[in-house]
Amino acid sequence: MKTIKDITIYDLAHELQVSAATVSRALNHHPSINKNTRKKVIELASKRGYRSNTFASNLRRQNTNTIGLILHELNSQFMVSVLAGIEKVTTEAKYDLIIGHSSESWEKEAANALNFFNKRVDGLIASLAFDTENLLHFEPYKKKGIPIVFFDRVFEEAEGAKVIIHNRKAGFEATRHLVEEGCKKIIHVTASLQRNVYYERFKGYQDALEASQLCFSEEDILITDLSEKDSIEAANKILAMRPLPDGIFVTNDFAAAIIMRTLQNAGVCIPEDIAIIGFNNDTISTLIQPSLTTINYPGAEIGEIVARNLIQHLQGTSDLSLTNTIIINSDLIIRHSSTRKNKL
Amino acid sequence: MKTIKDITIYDLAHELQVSAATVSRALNHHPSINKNTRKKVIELASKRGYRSNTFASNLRRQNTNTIGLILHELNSQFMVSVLAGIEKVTTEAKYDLIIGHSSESWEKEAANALNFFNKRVDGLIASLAFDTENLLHFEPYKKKGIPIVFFDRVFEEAEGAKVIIHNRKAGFEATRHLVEEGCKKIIHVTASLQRNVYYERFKGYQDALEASQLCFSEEDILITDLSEKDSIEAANKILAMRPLPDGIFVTNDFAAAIIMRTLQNAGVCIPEDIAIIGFNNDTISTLIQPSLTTINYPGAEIGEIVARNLIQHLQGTSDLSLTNTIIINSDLIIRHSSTRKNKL
DNA sequence: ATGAAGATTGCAACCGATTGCAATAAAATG
DNA sequence: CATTTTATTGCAATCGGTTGCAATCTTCAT
Repeated sequence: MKTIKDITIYDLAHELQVSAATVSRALNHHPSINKNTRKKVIELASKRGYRSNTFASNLRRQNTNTIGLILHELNSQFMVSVLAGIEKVTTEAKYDLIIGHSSESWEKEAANALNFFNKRVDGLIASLAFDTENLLHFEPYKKKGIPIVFFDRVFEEAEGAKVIIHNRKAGFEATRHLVEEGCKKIIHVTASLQRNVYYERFKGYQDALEASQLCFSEEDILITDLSEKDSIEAANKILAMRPLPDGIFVTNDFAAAIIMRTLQNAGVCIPEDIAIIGFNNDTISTLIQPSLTTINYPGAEIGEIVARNLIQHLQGTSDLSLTNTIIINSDLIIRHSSTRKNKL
Repeated sequence: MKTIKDITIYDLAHELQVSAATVSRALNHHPSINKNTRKKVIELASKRGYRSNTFASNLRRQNTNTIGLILHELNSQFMVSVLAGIEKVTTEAKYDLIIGHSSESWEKEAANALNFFNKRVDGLIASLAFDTENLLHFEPYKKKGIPIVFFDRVFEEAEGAKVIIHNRKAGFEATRHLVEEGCKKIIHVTASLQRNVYYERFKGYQDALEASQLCFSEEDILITDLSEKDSIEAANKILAMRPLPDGIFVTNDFAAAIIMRTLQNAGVCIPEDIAIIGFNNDTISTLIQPSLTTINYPGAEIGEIVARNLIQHLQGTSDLSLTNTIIINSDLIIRHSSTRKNKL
C-alpha cells in the first residue's frame, strides 16, 4: 500500500539548480526573491504537482491556524446552522476547522478535547455534552493559554468566554404565552436541571408562574432524557394526572412532537384540551399537526459571534471579550399548538 | 499571544537522564523498554503536562492516520447515522476523522477535497453534492494512490469503491406497494435524474408500473430540488391534475411531509384520496399525521461498511474491495399514509 | 578603476518524534 | 568460567520546510 513519493522543495530545488531555501521563499512570496526565479519555481511546482507538507511547516513555524470545534450533537437544525455560521467566519479568516462530536457523552468530549489539544489547535469552541459535570478535561488549555469559547451548553459559573441565549427569558415568555392563552395548570417537560440551558428555562417557567400568581408544584416538572421513550412516558404521566393539565412547555421540539402525538392518540385535542409549546424551532415544528408553537433562536448568528470572538482574541484584537458572556435574544413563534383564541 | 514553551521528549529525557529515543519508545509502549523505565517516563510526562507533537510525529512517520469525510449535508437522520457508523469504526481503528460538508455545492466539495488532500489524509470517504457533475477534483487522489470510497451519492459508472443501497429495487417496492393498495395513477416526485440515487429510484418506479401493466407518462414525474418551496409547488401541480392521482411516491421524507401537509390543507384525505410513500425513514415520518410509509435503509450499517472497507484497504488487508460496488438492501416500512385496507 | 550599497541566493541549524542498528549489561547455558 | 542469548538503551540519521546570517553578484557613484 505504498504511496508514490511526494514532490518536495528539494526536488524542485534540484531540478532548478537552486537551493531549497530559495524555493521555499519563492513559494511564500518572500520579497527578496527575484521575480524570474519566483515565477520559474511556481511554474515548476504546479507542473510537478507539488504540495506543501503542512506538518513540516507547522513543526517549524510552531502554529497551526486551526480551530477545534466540539459539538454535543449534529442532528438538530440549530446545531447545523451554528456550524454553518462558524464555518463561514473561520474560512473567511483562513482558519482551518476540525470538528468533533461528543454524541452527548462526556467521555467522547474529553477524548476530543485531548485529541485537539495534541493537534495543537490555536483555539477551541465547545458546547458541552449532556453528562459533562466539570471542565477538568479543558484544564490543559487553560494552562497553556489556549483560548476556549463555550456556547449554548455551558457552565455559567465557570470563567471564560460564553455565548448563550437568554434561556430564562425564553422560558418565561414561553410560559407566559401559555398563561395568556388561558392555561391554569402548566406542566414543564425538560431534561436534567444540571445543564444550564434546562435549568434556566425552568427558572423562567417558575418566574412566569409567579408573575401570574399560579402556584408552582414540584410534580409539574417532568425530567426526561429527551428520547422518544422518555417522552412517551412523560406523556403517559401527564395523561394520568387529575385534573388534566391544560398546558405543556417542552424544552425541545422533538420531545414536544412525540408528546403531542401520544396525547392525540389518547384522544386529547391540541390545543383545545391541552396547549403545547416547544423549543428550538426545528423543521418538524411546521410539519406536525397542529403546527408547533416554539422558541426560535438564530443559530447562524450565534455561530458567527462565537467564531468572530475567538478569532479576534487569537489575533490579539480584543482580549477583554474572552471574559465576557454574550447573551443572544430569542423569539417566540406562535403557531397552532397553543392558540385557542383564533389569534393566528 | 505567546504560548509557554512546550515540553518535548528531550526535556523529559534530560530530566530522567535517558535518551530521547527511550522516552519516545516508552510513550509508545514499545516492547523493548523496561517496565520501570516506562513507568517513570509516563509518570513524568503526565506530571510535566507533556503532549506529543503530532506534526513532528506525522512528518517522521509519513502518514497521518487521518481519514477525510465529505458529506453533502448533515441534517438528515440518515447522514447522522452514517456518520455515527463511520466514527465508530474509525475510532476503533485509531484513525482520526476530519469532516467537511459541501452544503450540496460542488464548489465547496472541491475545496474540501483539495484541503484534505493537502492535509494528507490517508483516505477519503465522500457522498457527492447535488450539483457535482464530474470527479475531476478527486484526480489528485487517484494520482497519488490515496483511496476513496464513495457512498450513497456516487457516479455508478466511475471506477473505485462504492457503497450504495439498491435504489432501483427500493423504488420498485415502494411503487408496487402503492399499486397493491389499489393506486392506479401514481405520481413520482423526485430530484434531478442526473444523480444516481434519484435516477435508480425512478427506474424502479417505471419497472413497477410496467410489471403492473400501468402505463407510464412523462407528466407523472415531477422534478424538484427537494426544498420546501419546490415541494409546495409540486403539491399544487398535483392538485391541479385531472383526474386527481391516487398515489404519490416521493424520493425524500421531508418533501413528502411538505406535500402531504399542502394536500391536506387543500382538503385531500391521506391515504383515502391519495396514498403517499416517502424515502429515508427520517424521524419526521412517525411524527406527522398520518404517519408516513417509507423506505428504511440502515445508515449506521452503511457507515460501518464504508469505513471498514477503507481501513482494510489502508492496512493492506484487502485490495480487491476497492474496485467493488457494495449494495445494501433496504426495507419498506408500512405506516398509515399509504394503507387503505386496514392492513396495520 | 574602486569601494559602497543593494539585490539575490545559499549555508546550515533548527522544529520534535521515530527507528534501524549498534552497544552494553544482565541473565542463561554448557 | 567462558560463551551465547536476551533485555535495554543510546546513537544518529531522517522526515520537509523555515529563517538568521553570511556570501556572492550587480549596480552605481566617485
